Amino acid sequence: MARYDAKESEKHWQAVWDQRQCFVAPNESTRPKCYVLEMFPYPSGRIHMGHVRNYTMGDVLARFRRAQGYNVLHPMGWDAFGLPAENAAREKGVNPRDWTYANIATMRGELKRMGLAIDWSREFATCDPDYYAQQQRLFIEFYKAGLVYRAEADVNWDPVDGTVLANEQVIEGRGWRSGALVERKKLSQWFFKITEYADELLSALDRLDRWPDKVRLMQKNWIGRSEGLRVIFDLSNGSRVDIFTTRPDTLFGASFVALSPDHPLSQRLGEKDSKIAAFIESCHRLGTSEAAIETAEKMGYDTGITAAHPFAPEWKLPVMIANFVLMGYGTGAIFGCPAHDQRDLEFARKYDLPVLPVVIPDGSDAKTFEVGDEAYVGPGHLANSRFLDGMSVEEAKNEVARRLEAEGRGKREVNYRLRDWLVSRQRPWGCPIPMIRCGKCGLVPVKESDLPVLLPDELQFKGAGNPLDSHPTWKHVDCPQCGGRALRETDTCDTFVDSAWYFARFCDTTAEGPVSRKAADYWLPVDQYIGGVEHAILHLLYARFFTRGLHRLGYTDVDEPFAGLFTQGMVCHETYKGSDGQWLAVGEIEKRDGKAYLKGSDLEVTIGRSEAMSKSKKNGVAPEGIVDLYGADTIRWFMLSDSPPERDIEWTNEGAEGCWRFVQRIWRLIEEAKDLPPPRTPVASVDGEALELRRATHRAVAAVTDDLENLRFNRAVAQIYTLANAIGTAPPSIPGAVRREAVETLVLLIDPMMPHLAESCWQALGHEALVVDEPWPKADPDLVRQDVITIAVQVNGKLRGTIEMARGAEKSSVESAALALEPVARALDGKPPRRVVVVPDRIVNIVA
RNA sequence: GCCCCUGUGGCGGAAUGGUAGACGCGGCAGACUCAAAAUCUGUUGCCUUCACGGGCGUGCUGGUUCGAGUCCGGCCAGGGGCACCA
Repeated sequence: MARYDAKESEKHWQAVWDQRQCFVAPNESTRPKCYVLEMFPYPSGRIHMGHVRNYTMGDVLARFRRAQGYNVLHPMGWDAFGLPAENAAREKGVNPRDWTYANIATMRGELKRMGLAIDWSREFATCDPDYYAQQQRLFIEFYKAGLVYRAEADVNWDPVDGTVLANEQVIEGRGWRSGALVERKKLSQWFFKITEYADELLSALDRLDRWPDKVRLMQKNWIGRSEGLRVIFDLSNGSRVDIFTTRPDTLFGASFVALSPDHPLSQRLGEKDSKIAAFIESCHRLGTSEAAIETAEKMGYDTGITAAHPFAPEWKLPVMIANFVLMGYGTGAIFGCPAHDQRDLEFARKYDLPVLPVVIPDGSDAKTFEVGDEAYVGPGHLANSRFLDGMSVEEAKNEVARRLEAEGRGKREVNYRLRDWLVSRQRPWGCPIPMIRCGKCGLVPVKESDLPVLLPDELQFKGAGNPLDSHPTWKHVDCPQCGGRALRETDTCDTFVDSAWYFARFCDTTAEGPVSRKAADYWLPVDQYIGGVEHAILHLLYARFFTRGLHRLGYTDVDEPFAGLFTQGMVCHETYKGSDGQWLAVGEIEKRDGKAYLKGSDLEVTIGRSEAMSKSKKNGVAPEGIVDLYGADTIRWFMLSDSPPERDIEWTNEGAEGCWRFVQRIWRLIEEAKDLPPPRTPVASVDGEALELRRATHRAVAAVTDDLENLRFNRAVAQIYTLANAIGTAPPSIPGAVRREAVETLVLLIDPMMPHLAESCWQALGHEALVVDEPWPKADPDLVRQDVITIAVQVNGKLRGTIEMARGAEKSSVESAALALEPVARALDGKPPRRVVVVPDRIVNIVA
């Protein structure tokens, strides 16, 4: 019997599918639609195991839905702008465009070898001028709709590279590439007004019931809604300052007012007072990185100005400038209540300000209650607070708000942690922001007829700064409005903009505008989106925002882009370290008797814990090699087996070999069955072992269907093993038609997961048609249902035996059968049972 | 610091409050073979027993229940998210 030749078979079937255009999705159909999408890859060079896992899961779902009769859209594209191309350009002297498209060509080939059911006719890369031209159109339309603006912002500035850095690119206060100390710098930047949708982005999370709770929670925290009160304080210099607080109840515990160093008042004071200016400057020298914040000490500067307490004008509070007050949140000013806020407490202890408790835990005495090193933030009743005394925290909050609102000195307000999305990047390999700055007319969008703003063909990467900015001619243009000399914006879009609407473009990649309304109405929202949890906030939040923008502009009537979201786990592998403590690559070691040695030597190597495959730990295994060795179906099967899809999976050679053995085993089962008569004959009523195989077949159909519906791939795999085992152990005497039914069903069930093998098996079984065009099998409920049920019998909750009973047997007969069991009698030791609990068709528990 | 998730055999993991360990990997024994590979069969939580059997088992600890891996409280451990957000 010939072994299954995966290499030959996979190449063949991929060509057949391609030639018959099996996976090209029409934009109109009488069938129901299903849009399955995996997060598109960055073309870094080669696909890795994470891609394989991600795209296999999506592919299984796409093929499953297709078999169920859906018109399935399953596209693929490339998130192609970004830094690695620039780095390659700098390091290797190549053009970032050439580098990117070469990578895409390589990776497209690798994905095609996976046998993915993708509509390749819709493929695009975000660096295609066709795509980013549409994005520029959207940018201008968003601008005209008031969703884009330009403003000054504090950013991490790397003075050596001459560019803005993201927070993640600042390591211990230094730029990750240059090593230069990062400065805080105010720069004019472009923003998307995502905060306009803050409340909606938050409240709509409740309706995303096919999203993981974890992701919804992370977004909720990120948006960070908090309700509070804006309060006006009159200052001794005749001006006033607004503060925001979520704890108006603690107003009588106030001991200072603190301003952000960037607060307009601080700035004004700094202009007149050089000491204040110097203090503000020292605050700015601190980085904005987490590490810098964590270690930063509270610093304050007394302005000499005082603020009048809103309920007691004679009560004067010092007005400080404090480094821990952020301009970007609330009003950039706070009142400090040291007894009930940890930061305020640390600040007060340092500058020797009063600490007066005003919320007393119930059961404590206001006279003796003291605050030590920790502020009291729990519940309690008010004290030392005049008309609030005795109230609960909630009552006091309301009372303060009510009084101050009545006096016009306060206003209930909602604040969000979410900031507007800064999209400017001083990077040349991105979508140019289609705006022009004119000395006379200000900001002017590029004229529709002048779009797209194309990137120059050649970019010079020598020297610091943005090559677009230093390009001799690119930025010099005429103002579209007045015709005078003007400057083109040289910033490009954050690459997260590119990925914020690509799913909408897939609906019709030939649309004249950015998105075809008709196609979007048909396909959106994406029914199932699959990707890594690392995008739980940024990408997914931006895409939700963009979809609302598209809605506002009339391109779609949906608000939420992804009806279902699944976040898959990472692919891990054990790690190896040599005696010098350096990481060793998987290919550099060999394993003998569970120990690892340097390849070709007796030098033992330390085996470290299993971690996500990464370049730095050298624990990656290239998918290409595995596909060469075993074929795509084996690697696909591995990715679906064992680990639940949302959890991490560990790649092992043994596991891969096991999958490959299973591929061969299925092939053998089919070879043995292929001459069985006659194909797909109705199976007459049978009994005994033949009936058991029929039952196993239909149970497998029911279970696999249910598992795939719910993306429980690992369980579907286990069900298929169970069916294969049942076929393998069924006696030769059973009718051929029964075996054939089982075998054909097995092929239909494995098809979404191992599509090439399934086609070869289907052909071997004598079918002319492709299995990919076969409908999904249906389970016969009569065969799924068990007529004889094994009921467990417990004594005091401990299993003592089992009885076989007909489905729906009378309680009394079940009870007497249970009591008749010998081990039950032994356990009862002659005493009558105190109680017998009979759960029909399930269990009997005898209480002794 | 705040919020969230996860703890089950040697390993990955199954299990609507109802027979814990399905299925896979690995191990052990056997068949086939001159031999090996491949394949097939059996076996495989721990302790105890010649055996029949018995006892113990889902991180620890209480509780609810006829019955808890599953529900509730308190710990411990690991992982993740957010973090001067007023």
